[in-house]
Amino acid sequence: MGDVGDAVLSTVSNAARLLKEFRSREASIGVSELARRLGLGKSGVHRLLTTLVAEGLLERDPHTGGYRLGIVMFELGEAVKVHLDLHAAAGPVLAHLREQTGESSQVGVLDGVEVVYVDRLESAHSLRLFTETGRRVPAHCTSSGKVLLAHQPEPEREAFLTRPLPRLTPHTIVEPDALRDELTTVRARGWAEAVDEREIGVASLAAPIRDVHGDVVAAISIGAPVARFGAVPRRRHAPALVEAGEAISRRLGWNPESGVRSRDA
Amino acid sequence: MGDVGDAVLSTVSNAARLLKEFRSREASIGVSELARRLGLGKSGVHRLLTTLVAEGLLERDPHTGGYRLGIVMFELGEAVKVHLDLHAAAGPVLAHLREQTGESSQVGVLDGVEVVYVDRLESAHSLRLFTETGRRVPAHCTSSGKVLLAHQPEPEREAFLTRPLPRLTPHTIVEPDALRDELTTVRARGWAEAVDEREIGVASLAAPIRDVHGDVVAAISIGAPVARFGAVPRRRHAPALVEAGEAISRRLGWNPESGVRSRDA
DNA sequence: TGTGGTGTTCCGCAAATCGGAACGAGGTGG
DNA sequence: CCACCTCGTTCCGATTTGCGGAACACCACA
Repeated sequence: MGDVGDAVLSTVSNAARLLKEFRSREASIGVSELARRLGLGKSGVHRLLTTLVAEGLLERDPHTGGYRLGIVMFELGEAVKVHLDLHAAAGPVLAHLREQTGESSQVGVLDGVEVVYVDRLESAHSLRLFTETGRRVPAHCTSSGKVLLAHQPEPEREAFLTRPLPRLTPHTIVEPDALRDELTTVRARGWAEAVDEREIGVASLAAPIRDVHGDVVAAISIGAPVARFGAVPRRRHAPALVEAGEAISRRLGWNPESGVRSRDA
Repeated sequence: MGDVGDAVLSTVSNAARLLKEFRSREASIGVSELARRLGLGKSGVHRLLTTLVAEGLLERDPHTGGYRLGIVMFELGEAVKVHLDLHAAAGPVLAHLREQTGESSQVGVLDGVEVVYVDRLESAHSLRLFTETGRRVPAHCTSSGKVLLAHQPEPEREAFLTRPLPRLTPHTIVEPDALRDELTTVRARGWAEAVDEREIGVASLAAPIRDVHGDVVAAISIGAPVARFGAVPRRRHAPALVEAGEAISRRLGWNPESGVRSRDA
């Protein structure tokens, strides 16, 4: 069928796409609905579903008759957590940072062109700013995203810059050259900020987290409404944030002295 | 190959089995190792892996070259959480219960013959008793498991009793008849206990959690070393535990009055 | 340099999957 | 009360798809 490089199992690929439909967090989804969304035949989708149910990745909602994610899926999600080590390493530091700054803090990693928040601590102020853990946001308009992009290997970073950068607010950086400069600044300065770029009224600050090899694998960030987070009070938090990032990095086994930052530009 | 009822996609089934290997929480696994564990050819496993990586369910460890779970997996795990609603409903109640009893408390659901803990709050006493969330234990020798089994539909419960019940300690109940009696008691009394049955020196108490339909979908339990959790002080906690279970049930939309417990024996 | 371990690629045969169509069951509205 | 629509499920034959063995390149260790 394909011209070149079909080293991919189409059935498995379909199964994966099907699973990913459940990120929508709907209570349950039916056969026909899934077939429509995936562009596949009902019979094939039905076969996929029965196999995935048999394996425990999906289960049936006994009352609606629809399908939803199974418990095995939850287990696997938990396994990802510990494999990242981030949770163990970040927890206490997040708590300390919130205490210091009084604002919500979270840890995010890069997946493609988006940031996924894998850990989070709410602010004492109850104003909810971001989504829960597990949700994703575009990388180019968040402080975490800028940190992660800034420390990616050069080829990936340039590849990212060739893609269109969606404009979410009037302040979103959409020019590749402008973003490239911004990332250079971030790299030199050691932290990033984003104000009104993803959503009007929201400001955030982020710093890198390195693994044992010195690679930047995550970012720690704090966010707050611009109302109580103007330029001056915001930047006053930068040193604490950088220190928090380094604290987590040390817990991940990074040694600032011996650590040759293997992939930084 | 099979005699009857192969309504299952073998490739997808293999992919699922492969994914489940990663519950072992190893940092990363290689192609040959996976092929060995699954009893499949290296080439096939390699194809599976590249497909799953392409879909984001797996990713490569850039330093070992091995494979590990990807971020999409984490997202899906998070989606399971909210879909169960349990987390939102159980959180505050767990905290209250720990405050009341001073012991670790957790929420578990049934999957096959095992209990999976989906939420957990550590005791103030730092003695770690159970595994983290996401881990599974046999159902027949834990208080949570007994509660969940006791309220299962009769056919499933009987099917469970026909299977061999592994003996984990000298106190594990392995006789089907004895366990059946125990489950009847649990159902009548409204709570379950397990002492030295899964592991010597560990005692626990559990009560049911019902969803909006009145079905028992989870159990809440507390556990402690038998040293500070003898029969008398332990049972004194039973009413608080049952109350906690009902509190969560109400938060899930269960109404004790109108609630016809649809599937209870 | 040889040996045993990786991960990856190639290829042909045969088994496995696809997709359309048909069926039974529910539910809604005329 | 029947006609209609949508749902989930099953069946079937054609052919696409994946399987398995073997060969390859690479690395580490001896």
